This record gives sequence, structure tokens and C-alpha cells, in this order.
Amino acid sequence: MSAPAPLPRAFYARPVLDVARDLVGCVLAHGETSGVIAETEAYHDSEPACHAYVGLTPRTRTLFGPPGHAYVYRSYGIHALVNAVSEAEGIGAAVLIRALEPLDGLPAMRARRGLERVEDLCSGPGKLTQALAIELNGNDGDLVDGPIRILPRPPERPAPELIAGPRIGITKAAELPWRFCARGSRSVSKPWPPGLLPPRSGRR
DNA sequence: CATGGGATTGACT
DNA sequence: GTCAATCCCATGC
Repeated sequence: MSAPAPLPRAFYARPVLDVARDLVGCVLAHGETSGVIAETEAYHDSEPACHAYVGLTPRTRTLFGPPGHAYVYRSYGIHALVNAVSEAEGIGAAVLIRALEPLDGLPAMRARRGLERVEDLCSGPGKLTQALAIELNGNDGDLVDGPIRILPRPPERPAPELIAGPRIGITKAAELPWRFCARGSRSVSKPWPPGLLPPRSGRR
């Protein structure tokens, strides 16, 4: 049996909020490792939290490029964060992948992360790039036909119920509810939004 | 050309 | 709860 085809470019050439919602439940894959997307955030050049807010610069070139490419950048000098460039070419918009539920390549993920617990491997935007070995040189790579791929939601998995909340770790436009999490997922990054149903602390 | 601020994480008080 | 690590690049002189 063959692997499913990646999401088509038309998937990304839509409003970034739609792309952010629809990516939850899809599969991010790199090499032998992959995971189900549990959490995303949308960014758009019309609001100041987006890197593309400053316009077209060497840093933001990928964001303004064609949809369906990966925008990978270094955060806090340490971590690589991966986004899916969305909307039409010329619009600076992207969806940050914030958390995955590990699917394939668990041994490689554990080795790269130096951790054993499944729920700690990809439960943050910097963690998942380390687990999947996504580096800065993946910037501008084609998600439709490149080493970093995004595949449709596995048919045997039910469509996730989404919880929306404010984006994490930003100081500007922090009021926009542009973060989307899969309800009930143990892999979502902290802080958990209200209504997420934490794994065991939900009971009193 | 110097400076400052992150779309974070993990270790420590 | 607090805080340092560490690199890219936008900004301002």
C-alpha cells in the first residue's frame, strides 16, 4: 500500500484561519518520523504579531511566497519553529504548527529528544521540530513535494473537535483567538485552553 | 555598524 | 514562580 498523497497546494491557498483549523488532525511528516497535528496558530500580515507585519524583508520572503511552502525560523536563538505558508502569493500569512501526537518513528523521536514519555516528545513548537529533525535549512521547502510533508487526516481517525483560544507567547495582538487545539489531546502544549479536558486531572 | 527583542524550553529557587 | 541560553535580523544611529 502506498502512502497518502500530501495535501494539494489549493488547500493552502485559502484564508489562513481556515487553513489553521483544517490542519488540526492532519499529519506532519519528515523522514521516518510523523505526527498528527494537535495544535495550530494562524498569523497574517495584517496584525502585528505576524513576522510579515513589517513587510517584505529577507526574513519574510518565504511568508510572502507561494502557499504550501514551509516557513522555518529560529526562535530565541535556540529552537526551529515550522509554519505552513498560506493564502495567495504576495500575502504574508502562515500557520504555526505548535504540537503533534507522535505517530511514526517513536524511537528516533525519543533519541533526538532524550525523553521517553510520548506526551513530552512533540508537545510544543520547538519540541516537535527537534523530534522530527526539522532544521532551518527546511525553510521555503515545498510541503506538497519536498522532504517536509503534510498529509490528510488518516481516515480511521475521527475529525477532531476544535477549541479556539488566544495565541501563546506573543505580546502584540494577543487578544485574537487564533489558536486551535484538538479537544482531549494529551499532546497540546501548555497552557491548555479552557475546555481541553486534561488527561487525568480532569477528575476531582 | 551596534543593539535589542523574540511565535521557547528546561533547569533551578 | 523565575531565569538564562543563544542566533537571526529589523531597526536606528
